[in-house]
Amino acid sequence: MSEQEKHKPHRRLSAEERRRRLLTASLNVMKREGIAGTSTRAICAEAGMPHGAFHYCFRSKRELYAALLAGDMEIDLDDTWPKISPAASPRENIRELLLAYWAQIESDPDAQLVLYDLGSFVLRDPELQELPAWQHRASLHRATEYITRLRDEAGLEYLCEERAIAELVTTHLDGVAWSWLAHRDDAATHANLERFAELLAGLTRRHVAVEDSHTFEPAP
Amino acid sequence: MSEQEKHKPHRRLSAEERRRRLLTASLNVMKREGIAGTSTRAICAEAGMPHGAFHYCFRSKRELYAALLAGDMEIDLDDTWPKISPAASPRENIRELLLAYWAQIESDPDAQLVLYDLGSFVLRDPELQELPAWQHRASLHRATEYITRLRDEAGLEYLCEERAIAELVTTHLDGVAWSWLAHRDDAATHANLERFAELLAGLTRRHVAVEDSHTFEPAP
DNA sequence: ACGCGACTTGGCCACTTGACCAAGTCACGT
DNA sequence: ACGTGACTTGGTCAAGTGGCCAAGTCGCGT
Repeated sequence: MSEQEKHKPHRRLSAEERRRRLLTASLNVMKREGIAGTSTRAICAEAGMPHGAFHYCFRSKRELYAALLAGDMEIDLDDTWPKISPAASPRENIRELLLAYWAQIESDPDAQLVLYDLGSFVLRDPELQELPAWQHRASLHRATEYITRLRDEAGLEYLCEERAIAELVTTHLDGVAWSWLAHRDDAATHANLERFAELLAGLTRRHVAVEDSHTFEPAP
Repeated sequence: MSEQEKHKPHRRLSAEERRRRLLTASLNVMKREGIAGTSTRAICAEAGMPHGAFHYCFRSKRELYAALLAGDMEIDLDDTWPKISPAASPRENIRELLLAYWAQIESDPDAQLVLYDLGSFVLRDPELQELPAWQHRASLHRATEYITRLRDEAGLEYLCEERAIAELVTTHLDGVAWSWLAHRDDAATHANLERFAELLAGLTRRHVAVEDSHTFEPAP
């Protein structure tokens, strides 16, 4: 019913649609101004709405924060992960994985900064405290999936649980991102990732490429 | 002259002394309330001063932020690093180093949170942008020194430059700290550090403690 | 047609914030 | 003694803040 008018320029909007627009608007403002400069008025202005519209869609500002971190809007990396996994060396594959991950972060630094900004704010609020944990778990889960996929598609074997590797990767990338935001030294960051990839490669072995064999073969 | 009255309860204070007290007070407020709840009034209240005192000691609030991050007050870890370096295994030594580092962070989580909170705020301010970079360089420098000290005192050899190892350590710990602040999972964090120590150990060799030989000996 | 109820809007409120200032107060050198 | 200048203090200000609301507007089912 309400689907046909989606493209109409300035007609009446459902509360749902307004919520969505306010969420993306708030994200844009936060990327530009930081959480300190993100007022309800600034959000509405960004969304092209009058100020009163805000509290019609959200009970409070905190409810918007909650919706943001709960994943109603994707702050962090997209799911688009095209690259990786011919039958190259295991070290190359790990390296490619890390660089693809990093490209996502580097492509939108402000989004990453919002993550720290909003996160460290929300961690003080007793009711919203656990949202970063959720978001971290989700991100860890995605990483684990990619680690697994990498194992399957690139024919690798890991010397410890995939979840452990995923945790090493996500935490390290978080730290690298934070320090990069501080100094913006592309070369140092790249070198750091390169070394880390080398270290991780030490946890992998190339799986013998014999068709439909389920047996493992110890490292040479 | 003004030294004798340092202990007097409520006498006149030098602008310098007030500055110091306001800095520590602001740090306390920020640990408790976060940067969002840190107003000039809250700072003065914490320091037990009237509100007007603030702008007598600081031209503006940003000047206080600058002073904080410039190191006038030590936010991050202290220099106290007693442990480490008998002639144990290289992996043990690395492990001990990481755990000591982590103990510092874990002992005052709010301070670490302030680092992210204040940092992500200040990174938006064109005039204060570079302060986190300074602070990061300082922290990296200290880490490098410890890595070097560890080499000397524990008789290790590194397979790459010490600065590179220091960067791996600091960035990884930053990431670990951030994720720990989110989920507060001590066990997972400990396991993460343990694994990372193992990886780093792969970059070390035990140096043969005889002066007439320059040969390396592979780690057991 | 037509009225109910979902949407809109601008204005208002109580409150906080950073900043400033004009009076005061007191220590100290001369 | 005494005044000069560094310190103190409370009050005030303009600009913003989140939140609320009453009056309006309009779509849609009946």
